[in-house]
Amino acid sequence: MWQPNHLERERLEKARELQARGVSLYPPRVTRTHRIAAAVAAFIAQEAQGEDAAPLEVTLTGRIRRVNLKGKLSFMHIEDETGRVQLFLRINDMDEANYALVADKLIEMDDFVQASGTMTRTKTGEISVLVRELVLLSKAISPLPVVKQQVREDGTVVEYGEFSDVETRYRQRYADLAVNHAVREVFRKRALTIKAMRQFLDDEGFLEVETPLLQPIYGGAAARPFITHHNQLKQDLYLRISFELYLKRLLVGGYDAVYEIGRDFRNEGVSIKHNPEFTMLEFYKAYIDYKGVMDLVERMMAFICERVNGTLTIPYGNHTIDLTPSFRRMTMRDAIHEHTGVDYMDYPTAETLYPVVVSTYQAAGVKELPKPSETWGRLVSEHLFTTFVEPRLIQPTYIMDYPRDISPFAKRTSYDELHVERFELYIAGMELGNAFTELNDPLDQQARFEEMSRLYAQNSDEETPLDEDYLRAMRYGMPPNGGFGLGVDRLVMLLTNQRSIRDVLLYPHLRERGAGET
RNA sequence: GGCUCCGUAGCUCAGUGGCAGAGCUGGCGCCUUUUAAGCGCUAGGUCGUAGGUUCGAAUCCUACCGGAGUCACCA
Repeated sequence: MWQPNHLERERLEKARELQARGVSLYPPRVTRTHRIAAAVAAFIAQEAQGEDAAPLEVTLTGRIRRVNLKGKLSFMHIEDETGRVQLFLRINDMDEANYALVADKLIEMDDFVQASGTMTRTKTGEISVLVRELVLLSKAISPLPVVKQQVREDGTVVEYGEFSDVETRYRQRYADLAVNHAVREVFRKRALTIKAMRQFLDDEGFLEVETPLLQPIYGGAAARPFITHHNQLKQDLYLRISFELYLKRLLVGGYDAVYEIGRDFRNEGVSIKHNPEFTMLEFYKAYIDYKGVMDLVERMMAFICERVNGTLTIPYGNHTIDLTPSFRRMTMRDAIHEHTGVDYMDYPTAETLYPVVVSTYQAAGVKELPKPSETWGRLVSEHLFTTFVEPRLIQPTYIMDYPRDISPFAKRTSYDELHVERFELYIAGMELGNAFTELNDPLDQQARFEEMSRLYAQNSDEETPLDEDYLRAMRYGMPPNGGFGLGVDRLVMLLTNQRSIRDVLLYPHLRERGAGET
């Protein structure tokens, strides 16, 4: 239950006073002639015409973000999504009762207003609206966190005071956005990222589709699902952990190239790179293999980055990332050999590889050792690779040819039985994407499901439930194809130079704070 | 889930066993070209919650709540 603090009590009192003066606090109707940036641009254009240009009459709307009362003369800044402009208010130019609302601070910081007047410049040259009438559009009862901004002549904004408590910022994202311009910019770029992704794939001839979030059998990745229940059907359902199996069925149906951008749900730990729900892009294209996917993906990444940032060279933390194609390609075997000196093919079973991994860990001073029960594939990929190679992959790198036992949907390599045609894309030490030459042999796929169920216990993350309908679809004939999955949130992190996934999610998942609060 | 750190005014933070503090915000006053406006005065607190130790706790201890980092798990 809300208990107003002393600032809110002052504002509630002002709200009562406004009503006593016959001012509507939340009027239903608004007029405006321009957005702020457009009004400023129109004024500059008019000035360029010279002295005898007609005065520019405007009605603008926005939130008050700065107030400077000087008695019978006052200044404000109002802000809309496009920018800020100064209001120049003089008792001479306004109805006295109207000016009194400003002078008496009844219309104040954080309120939304509508201002009508003439575009002008003040003595110091600042473009302003010389206000004739100021209308309250929405009274703010709670003041926003105080962040003063100084806009320098070169356009840079210096902030004094900050609203930086991450918990409050995430729980009250609306206040974060209202106050922190840089945060607004992140989510603008997020929208641009997804728009560019869609445009690239559409232009490449892909068909955008939508497949079920509620699935009777989950699959396509190694993760624990969220479980829910349909009451009328008396059926347990899973929130999808990937779209893979539903999208590939569509290639059986005759589409050559499909993609989906949507939400996946994984009931796993929360971290700087993991949220229980996250946005994924998956695409599948017939008649290409994983090398074809690499060509497509690096062009797509470059296209998106150019659209979002206007350049292919972007900062990320202390690094400068260059997304110019083509990306470095190396096999997992070579990558691990380069960084550890171990050629895991000298130890082609879990029993022989395990002691080598342990001694490599100990030599590097790593305390947590892998469990002795790990499979060969996990020792290679989840231990040697993740520990010693992944953090060092700063520039875009495709790591190719993964162990078979952790990749049940990828085609075997032509050169041995232990590897599959799979790559993952690493940038800035982060895994961004995962791709296969997709397995389209229904008999091999069935054998791989069975192999997985032998290797991994039920209810473990690696468990891949056998999906009979998926096998049936594949038996009708699936064209050879290459598929790709991309963590969209991580791509946005990269493109906006954010270290935490929570900073690219408008409402990151946090534990509930108390009854009725989120 | 383990470990480490954090939680004090609306915001950002001091205070580590002895009267609850600062800046910004707010309130009152002055000000007809300011812009982090300025000047003077002033209000504002369940020190995350609950126990405990102590003559005395924001400070020490325990538990719990919430957050951050990290490990495990995973994308």
